[in-house]
Amino acid sequence: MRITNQREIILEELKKTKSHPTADELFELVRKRLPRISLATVYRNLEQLSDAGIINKIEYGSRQKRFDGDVSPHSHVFCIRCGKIADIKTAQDINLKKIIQDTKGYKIFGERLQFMGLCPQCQEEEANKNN
Amino acid sequence: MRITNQREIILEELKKTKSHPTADELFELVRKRLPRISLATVYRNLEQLSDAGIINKIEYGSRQKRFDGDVSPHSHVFCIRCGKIADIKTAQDINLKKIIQDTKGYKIFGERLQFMGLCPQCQEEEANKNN
DNA sequence: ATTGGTGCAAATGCTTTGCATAAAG
DNA sequence: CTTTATGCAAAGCATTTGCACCAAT
Repeated sequence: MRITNQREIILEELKKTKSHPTADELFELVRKRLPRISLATVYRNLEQLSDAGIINKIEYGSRQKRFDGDVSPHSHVFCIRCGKIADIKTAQDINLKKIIQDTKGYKIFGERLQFMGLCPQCQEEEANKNN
Repeated sequence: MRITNQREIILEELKKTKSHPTADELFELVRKRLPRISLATVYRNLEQLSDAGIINKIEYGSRQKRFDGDVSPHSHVFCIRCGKIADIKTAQDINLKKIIQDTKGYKIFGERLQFMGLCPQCQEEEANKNN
């Protein structure tokens, strides 16, 4: 994998934010520094970087994928109202693979724990709505 | 929600299978019984039925969504090679919400635990490949 | 009779690809 | 100098939508 200017800046901008951006949100950030970059380049790099384990691809119920520059083990909450994602710290001493009773013959490599909820802003807006 | 012929048969076929079909796979199944049904009807019904909690929408790293007629609490394994999904039984006595250390102000409603692995067939094919 | 559902085709929106050119090693 | 990456535009593909017609209550 070559170190290109585009790749470095995409990675830098993703590592810098905690917002779990979509490809096009990241494109807009990167574009401020590299005005001639194309969205396809952002897509291609996000794909390669996540294949290489340098970043993480987050997928859940929305149409768009989101990306996370933080590859340390952690979980996510998804706001069921606005789609925003936050990091969730969980007790580290739990081994989720151990709670499996029957793997159905699958060889398990990894797990993913996702929570669904309402973010603070949406809680407020929901409360206001019911007045 | 009206009880139409299409809706009944879509639900029946989904409850009948354990294959976690995509919308178009289910469309093919239903089409055998209702040759004039349209794919849009299948999509609309899957959406409504899962909104109503009668079925479950499964989303993970693939482009297509999958659907599950089994709404009892259980987790899934995804084959990272062929995309097949299987049900996973986990120890029932675990409360995943309890392992959260910081919710970042989110009000948590639910959780989802997904495992990634290799299905039996793909394990075999991978073994053969490395000979 | 009214409302919600259906089929069809067209539209949408995110993502991927082909291709000629440019940059990296 | 060989290979990999880029930019652009076009294509792809799952899903959604507008609309006229139909069926359920």
